[in-house]
Amino acid sequence: MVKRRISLKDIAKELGVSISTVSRGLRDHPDISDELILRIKELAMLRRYTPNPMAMGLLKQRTRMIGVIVPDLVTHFFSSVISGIEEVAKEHGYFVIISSSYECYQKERENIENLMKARVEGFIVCLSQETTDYSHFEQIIDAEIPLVFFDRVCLKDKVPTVTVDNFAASRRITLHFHENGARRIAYISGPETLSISKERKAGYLVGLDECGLEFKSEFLEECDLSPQSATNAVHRLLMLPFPPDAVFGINDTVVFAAMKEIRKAGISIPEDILLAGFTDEFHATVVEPTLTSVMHPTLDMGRIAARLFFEQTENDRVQPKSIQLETTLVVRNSSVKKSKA
Amino acid sequence: MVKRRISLKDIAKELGVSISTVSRGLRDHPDISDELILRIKELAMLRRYTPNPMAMGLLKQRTRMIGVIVPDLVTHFFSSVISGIEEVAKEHGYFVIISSSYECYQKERENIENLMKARVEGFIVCLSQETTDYSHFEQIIDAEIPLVFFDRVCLKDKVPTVTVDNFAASRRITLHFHENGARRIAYISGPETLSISKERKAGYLVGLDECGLEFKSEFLEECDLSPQSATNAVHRLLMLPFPPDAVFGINDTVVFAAMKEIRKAGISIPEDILLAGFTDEFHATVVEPTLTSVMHPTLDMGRIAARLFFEQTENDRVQPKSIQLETTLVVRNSSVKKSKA
DNA sequence: CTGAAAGCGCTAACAG
DNA sequence: CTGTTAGCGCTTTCAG
Repeated sequence: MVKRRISLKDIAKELGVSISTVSRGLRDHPDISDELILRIKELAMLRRYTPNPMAMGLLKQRTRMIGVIVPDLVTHFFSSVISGIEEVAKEHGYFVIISSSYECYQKERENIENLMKARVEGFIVCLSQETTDYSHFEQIIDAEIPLVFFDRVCLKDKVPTVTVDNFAASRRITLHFHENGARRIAYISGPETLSISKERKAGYLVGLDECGLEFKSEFLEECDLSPQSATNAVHRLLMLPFPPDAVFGINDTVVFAAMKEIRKAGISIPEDILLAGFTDEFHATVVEPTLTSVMHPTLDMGRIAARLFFEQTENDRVQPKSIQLETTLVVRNSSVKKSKA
Repeated sequence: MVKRRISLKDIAKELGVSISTVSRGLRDHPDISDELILRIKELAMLRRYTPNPMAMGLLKQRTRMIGVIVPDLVTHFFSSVISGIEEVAKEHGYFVIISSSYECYQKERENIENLMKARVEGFIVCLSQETTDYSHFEQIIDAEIPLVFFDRVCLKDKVPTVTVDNFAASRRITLHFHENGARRIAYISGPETLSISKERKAGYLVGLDECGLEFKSEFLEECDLSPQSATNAVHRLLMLPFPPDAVFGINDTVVFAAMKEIRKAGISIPEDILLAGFTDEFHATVVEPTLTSVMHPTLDMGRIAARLFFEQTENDRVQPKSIQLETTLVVRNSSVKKSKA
C-alpha cells in the first residue's frame, strides 16, 4: 500500500558509490571528501531521505519511545503534564506514546505489557487509583528499564518521583479556611491507596490541629474520585446534624460535583459554606462562584519527570531522586465571604 | 542500560535447534513436529519471549503505528475521540501516537514531519484552526500514505472523513431558541477557515429564515476559539443598542466564557438571555445554570475514523468515503425560561 | 521434518 | 579516501 521509502541503498546506487560511503557522508565522517559529502547530502535532501528508525532501532536496540501512562486524558492536569514531558522528550529526539489506564488496575497492567511489546525504552507513570499491587512495576525495575512516577507514586526507594508538596497544600487550605472564619472544616479525600490521599489528609489533620480545631471523623469523607461518589460524600456531609462550614476536596472534579450538590440543597457558597479544590482546572474560573484551588506546576512536573527519565537512560543506575514541587493556593470567591472580600 | 530482550536465537540455542525452526514452531508451522512445537512454545513462554517489533517492522515495512493529530488534548471531545480510535486500533494490533497541534499550523506540520520520520503507517487528523494551506496533507496523499480527517476536514474529494451534521445541529439550536421565545438570536462562530464554522453558520442562517427571523450581521460574531476572544465577542453583543435574547457558540469553551461575561454584566440566564453550546463537555452540567448543548457521538467518531483508516491500509485505493453522524441536542436549563420549564 | 542463507536498512570494524 | 563484511531479529525461500 505505502510506497517504500528512500534508503541509503537507493542513494548509493544513484551516486555509484557504496552504501557505507553514503552513510558516512551523511554524518560528515572525516574520511569522505568534502566534495562527495556535498553531493551525497544534496541528493539525500532532494530525495527526502530520512533514516529508517526501525533499522536504527534494531541496530542500536533503542526505539526512542517513552511510554506514558496516565489515569485519564481529559483532566487538564494530565494533559498539561504530558505537554511538559513531550517538550523535554522532543529535545532528546524521543517520542511519547500516551496510554490511559482509565483509573483501572487491569488496564494499567495491559498498557505496560503492550508498551513493553512495542519496546518503549521506559515509562513515565501516574498510578491508577485502583493500583495496590506493584508487581508489574517491580518487573520493570528488575529488567532495569527506566521508570519514573509522577504525582501518584509508589516504591519511592527504587523509583525516581516527582510530586507536589501535598501535605503543605492541604494544610494551607485548612488554615485559609480558618482565617476566613470556618470552624467546622470537612475534607473529601480519595482512595487511601493513593499517596496523594494520605499526604493531603495528613496536611488537613495537622492544619486542624494548628488552628486549634478538633478533628471530627464525620468530617473526613472518602470518595473514588468519580463525580457520583463525590456527590454522595457531600450529601452525607450536608445531612449531618451539624454540617461543615467549609469543605475542600482532593481534586477539582470532586469539588465541582460537591458544588452542584450544595447548590441543590439550597446552601450558598461562600456565605454558608466555604469551598476549595485541588489542581486548578481551567473550569475553576468558569463556575459561579469562582473556585479557590491549589495550583500545580503541571508543565514543570512533566519536564522534570522527563529529565529524571533521561538521567536513567544516560547514566548508570543511581540512587533514585524524589523531587517535590511547591503548589500555589489561588484564592477566588468560593472561599472568602463577600463581607470580607 | 536496558538488558537485551530474549530473541529467537536465544531460544534456538537453548533448545539446540535452528532459529528458523523456532520461528516456525511458534507459528504452528505444519512442518514442525507437535512435540517440538510444544517444547518451543513452553520455553518461549518461560523466557517471556515477545517478537521484536523493530525486526518485524524492518522486514514487513510496517510499524503498526497510527499518528493522530488533534488541536488540543484537554478538550473532552478530543480525548473521547481518541479513546474510540484506540479501541479499534487495538483490535487491529496497532498503536496510536498522539500529537497535539495546539491549534497551530506550524506545529501541525512539524508533528506530521516527526511522525513521518517515526514511520507511522498513516494519520488520523483534526485540523488546527490556523490551517489554510493543505500542502502537507497533499504530500501524504501523494505518497499514498493512509489519511483520515475527523470533525474539521478538508480535501474531501481525496480523503475519507468523519464529521457530524453541523448544519442540522445549529439549525436545530436556532429553532429551539425560537420555540423558547427568542427573537434576537446571536451566534458566535469560529474561524471561517474551518469546515465546522461554515457549516454551523449555514445552519444558523437557514434556521433563522425558517423561524421568519431576519439575519442581522451584528448578531453574527466570530472568535478564534480562545476564551479571551469569546469574551470579547460576547462583550460586543451585549453592548449593542438592542442586544440579543439568545446566544449560542461554536463550542462549549466559547460558551463558558460567554457565560462568565454575561453574568458579569448582571444579565440572567435564561431569564434575560438564552444560552447554548456545542460539543457537550462534561462541565456543561457543572455550571449554573446547566448548559444546553449539542452532544457529539465522540466515541463513534473515533471508531469510525479508525475503521476508515484500516480500510485504506487493507484495500487498494478506493473512492474516499465521507461519513456524517447525527448529533443530539441536550436541553438543560440555560435555554429554557423557568416559567416554561 | 529441519537447517542454511538471503534480505529488510543501517552502522562500525576491518580492509584496502 | 572508499568498499566489504558482519550483524541487530526476524521471516521466507530453497535445500536437504
